[in-house]
Amino acid sequence: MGVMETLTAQDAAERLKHAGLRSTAPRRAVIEALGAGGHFDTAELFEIVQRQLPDTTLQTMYVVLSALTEAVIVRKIEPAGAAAHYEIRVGDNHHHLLCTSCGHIEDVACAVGAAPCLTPSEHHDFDIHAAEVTFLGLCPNCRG
Amino acid sequence: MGVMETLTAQDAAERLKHAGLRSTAPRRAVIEALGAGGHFDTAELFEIVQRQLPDTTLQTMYVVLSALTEAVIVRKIEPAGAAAHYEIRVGDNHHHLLCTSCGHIEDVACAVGAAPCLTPSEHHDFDIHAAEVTFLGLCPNCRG
DNA sequence: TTAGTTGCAAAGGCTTTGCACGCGC
DNA sequence: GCGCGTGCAAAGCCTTTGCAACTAA
Repeated sequence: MGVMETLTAQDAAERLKHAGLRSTAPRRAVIEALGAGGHFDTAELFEIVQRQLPDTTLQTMYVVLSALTEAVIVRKIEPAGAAAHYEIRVGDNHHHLLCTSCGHIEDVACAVGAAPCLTPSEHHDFDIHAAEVTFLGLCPNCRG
Repeated sequence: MGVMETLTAQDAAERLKHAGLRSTAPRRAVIEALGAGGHFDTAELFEIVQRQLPDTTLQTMYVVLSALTEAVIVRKIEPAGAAAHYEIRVGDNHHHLLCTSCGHIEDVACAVGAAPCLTPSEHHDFDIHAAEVTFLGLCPNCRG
């Protein structure tokens, strides 16, 4: 997954500027929160951001995350039957391990090299943009 | 995907009996509807079933589909950001092509043979049960 | 200044749950 | 007859949308 480094508020501001988005406190706070690594859902990010910005609302989190996803600053993960999670966008195409018991998410490198994951054997005339691969199982904590 | 054959009400009753479930009209109707092939969401199945059983309710569809999924008679597909879809359970591990515009779903065989799809390069101590692979793109109708 | 964002409120879509009646076994 | 399943109603969770006040550029 490469080097995991923390993002400062200034780093966040730069990413926003680079994407042509205004640098606002809620946006910077979300990017900082995700910059430490990990996967969080909207409610979790709301809780984290609220610690610095008590006036922020959950709806703003939705709007912010939508904008950051569209700007390709964060990546939205939509686990089956659970709330959407977000992670800082990194260049590689990695996949996810989802704990079907507690909802915990971890990254995994693509099993079969780089490209094959994105190329189905038949395309049925579809114009394919991306592939989502999720491994379902139990995490160490829930396995007991 | 193998031979696609229509299921009669009697076939449906047998599958239910085999799974230890009671053979009821809504359950048989759902199995028959899915038995023709294709992928339908709960509302679509409700509409189909309602033609034979006008008193059926949408909530019953949810309960029925939940039971059939648990009994491994049908397979639940949960496309990111859309309503759950269902298909008749077949033995092979195939994946799906999802049109991000209209939500249409098609089957595709696994790109890299049988097993590899289920085996990530790292498992992070997870006990892995299954893998979900979805290719996102535009179907022929939406490509224009 | 002024267009993009936030905060607030309300609504919307999909799904689950509680309960009494009815039906499969 | 017993107990599961259905029909009906209500609630729940996640998310989106409308609008006025605000603020980044």
